[in-house]
Amino acid sequence: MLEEEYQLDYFKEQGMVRKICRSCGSAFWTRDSAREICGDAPCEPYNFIGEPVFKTHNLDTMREAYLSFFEKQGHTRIERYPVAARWRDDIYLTIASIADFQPFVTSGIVPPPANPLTISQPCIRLNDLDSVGRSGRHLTTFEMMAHHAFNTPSEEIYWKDRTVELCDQFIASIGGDLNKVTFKESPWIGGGNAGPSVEVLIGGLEIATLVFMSLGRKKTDQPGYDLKGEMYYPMKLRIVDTGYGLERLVWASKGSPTIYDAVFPEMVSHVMGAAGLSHMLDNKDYTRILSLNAKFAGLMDISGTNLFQLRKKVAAAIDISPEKLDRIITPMEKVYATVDHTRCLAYMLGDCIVPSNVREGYLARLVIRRTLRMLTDLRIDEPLADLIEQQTRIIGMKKFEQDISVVREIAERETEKYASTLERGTRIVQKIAKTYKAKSQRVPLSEIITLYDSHGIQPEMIKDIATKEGAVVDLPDNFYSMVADMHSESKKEAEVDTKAKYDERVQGLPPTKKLYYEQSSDIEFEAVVLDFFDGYAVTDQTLFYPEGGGQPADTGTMVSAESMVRVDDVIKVGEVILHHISGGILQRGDRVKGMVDEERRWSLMRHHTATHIILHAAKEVLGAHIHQAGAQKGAESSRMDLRHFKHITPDELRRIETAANRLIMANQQVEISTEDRTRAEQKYGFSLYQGGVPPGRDLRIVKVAGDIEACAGTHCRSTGEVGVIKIIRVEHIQDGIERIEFTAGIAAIYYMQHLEQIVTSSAEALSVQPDNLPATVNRFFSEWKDQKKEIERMSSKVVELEMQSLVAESMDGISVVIKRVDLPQKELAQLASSVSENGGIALLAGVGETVRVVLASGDSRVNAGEIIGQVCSLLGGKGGGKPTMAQGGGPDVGQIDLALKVGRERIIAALQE
RNA sequence: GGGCUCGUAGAUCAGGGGUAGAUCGUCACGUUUGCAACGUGAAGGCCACGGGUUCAAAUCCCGUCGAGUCCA
Repeated sequence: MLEEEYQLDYFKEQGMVRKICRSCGSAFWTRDSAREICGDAPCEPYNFIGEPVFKTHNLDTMREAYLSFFEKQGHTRIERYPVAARWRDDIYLTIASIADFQPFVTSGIVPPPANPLTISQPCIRLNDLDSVGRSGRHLTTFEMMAHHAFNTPSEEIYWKDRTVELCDQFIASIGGDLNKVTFKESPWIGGGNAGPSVEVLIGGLEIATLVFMSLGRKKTDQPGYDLKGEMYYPMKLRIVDTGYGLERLVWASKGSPTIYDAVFPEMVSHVMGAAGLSHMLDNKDYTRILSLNAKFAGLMDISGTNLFQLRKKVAAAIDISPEKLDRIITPMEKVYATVDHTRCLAYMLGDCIVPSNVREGYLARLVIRRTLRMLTDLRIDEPLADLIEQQTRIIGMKKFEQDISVVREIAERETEKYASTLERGTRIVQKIAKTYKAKSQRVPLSEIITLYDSHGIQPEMIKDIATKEGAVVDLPDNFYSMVADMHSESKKEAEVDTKAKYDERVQGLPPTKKLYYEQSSDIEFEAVVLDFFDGYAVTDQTLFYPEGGGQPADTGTMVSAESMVRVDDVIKVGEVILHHISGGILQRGDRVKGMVDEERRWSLMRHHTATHIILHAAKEVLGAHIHQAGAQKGAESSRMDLRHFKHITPDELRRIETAANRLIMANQQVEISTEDRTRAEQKYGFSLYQGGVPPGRDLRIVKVAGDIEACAGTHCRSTGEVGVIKIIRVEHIQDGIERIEFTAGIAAIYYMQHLEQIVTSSAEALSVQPDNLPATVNRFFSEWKDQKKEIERMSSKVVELEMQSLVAESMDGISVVIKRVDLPQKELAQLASSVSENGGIALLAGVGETVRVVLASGDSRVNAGEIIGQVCSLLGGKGGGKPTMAQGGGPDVGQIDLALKVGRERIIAALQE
């Protein structure tokens, strides 16, 4: 990035100078002309530890200081967004304040909720999970405080100078000494955008980043910049994207040894107490160790083997052995990590993430299990649910949507679930360890990878258990990266966006007037064809609903003066609606009469309205946390996926169905209005976005029976028009997601008639009244089982009887039975083996549809497996088995006597060898 | 969204083409004042479901359903 980007008037007015760091060579601005170091790690240590650089604040007071400062400076305060980024499909968790405004606001499609604005956004980043607790500064959850300004060609809010000035003023307002502040030039690239940026440093700590997002990947007529091999071009929209670390500011204001002691002191001392560690912060030696540890950690990246390096350095500085240091500090690190993780979970679960094995649910489970392991290591009995609840109380109950009792239940269920996984894992490992011990081999790496990958057993745990069993396990240092390598082999195919290719064609066309919203019960309209290409007709207005929001497109016909065509698909590209037609063509300028297939449209509207009703009913029955995780409406049936942490029981399902139908019978008006996005979000909350986040300045708000959503679909005018809802089934799609399949209106009637038909025909088949069907079926099944057993008893009787009638001949002192016995294979085998058990030999053949042959040998000279093959080949079949017992058969019934004769000869021959 | 593992008796699991097994639990009888323990015996299996391959499938192949787990 060009140097002149940083030549701000503000810097110059303030008498600041641009210097080059003696240590790292980066450029930075400072008021202190004697300064030679940029102020960033690793060039400068954390010298604020023990020497706070701001007036003391806790999280709440610092946040308020920040937000109210920027409010006074003309910014509008915006409520935080959830930590689960449900409005985005590229990330699961909110990772920065700017993430709230991506992609619609930052791309200029949607205006920001306010401009300029200020916000304190809780963010979760799990990429440095290993460092949390150890480094003294890493957190999974932090609040990114920000002031954002969105500059357009027509409206300039403020840009670099004012941003830096505001930053200075804020730092001064919390007691920071501006002479100690440095601004380090640090060009920023990320997520397809780029721009100049400065890091704001004080006391060795980076407390904020001021990003001036002004470049994008999209080519414009202005000259571009080559940044790390990619071209970036100036954008129309220039965004001030700042990020101030709330926790870091609090840390710097307290100067405590670690960030953890600064931001959640109550929880740290609580967890230390629970772990039986005396509160070490009262002990000066411990504080010194912690401070040193944090200072050194600040200077290095401590992932993997670097941890040992850190220990060595700190140990050398305080003159104890690294091992002793490790014993002192490891429990502390686990306490810190536990406190951090439980806070993270308070946010995750409080913001309605349901733990599961996919998507953000997996991330929640990952954190839960890490925490449970640490609680075990620290020998803390206190339930995870209690710790999360305390964190929730500290943050503030009111900040969360999810009910605390549900959060607790989820935590308890997850704890149990993990316990049973561990139990199962232990058994599997013991088994495998025994196997390899018996073979006196080491447990191979492939087994360990399978155990981890498929059963979720941590390698360290495998080693512990296997060692107890006496088996040898080698664990490579790079175990996890080996597993990762294995996974990276599978690649994703890029999705082809069919709509994208019409983008340009459509740009010259006016937005299509959407009649289906105003006149949702009409089916006929007139329009003028504005364009026709690729089988798609664009008209000035339409009643045809385009595919969207899980609702399929309408179908119907269009009639012009010359032709009549079928409309078989309708899509929306931007604000223009494209009708795909077949059976003819239309021309630009044609006047057409459109007719929507009435029954289909009504069915879709009923199903769509029913989706809202069921969602509301499910909330009533299952709890306020119920969220839609996806939905597909159809003309015959529809389905809706719900986020829920346990199986929906048949009884709950019936209650949902009943509640839904009561809502229909209440026949309330469906209210549809257009409201300002920001106001709607504040009024109704983010539960508006059940089916994703629609773009645009305004939202179309649909209220159905107490359910309020931003929804673009077509709906009935009142709940009564839905007619009836019949739930077909509930399926468990994944951990944490239940799918309800249902049908509405006439389709529901057809479905119930179909069910009735099934019952009637089943009852007829058994000649009973439908009411008696369950009892009769049960009776039949148990009778069938009884008879099966009876047959078994009988056949063993038959075997016994046959045994008595078998005449054994003696060959070479061995009793041999060769006979045709017409019994099924199983009985023949029983019969034969009872002969061979006494050292004899039995060759038995029975005729059913084909010939079945069994040869059992109690004499080592006679190999049953070899002889049976020759016998069976005479019968036109094959056979085989073990030396002691062989079975086979063939289709040539007529050859049975010959086959037995040959068998006899072979047995005699074998005995004489 | 992708990968992997697993579905066998009430529970936990062996068996991995050739007669369905073990341990615990249950029941009965015996020993015992009673319990525990022990002994003897019994009951208990659509080997998840549906196809296919084979003379023969719990076992191999394909699909479905269910459970678990790793990763993005």
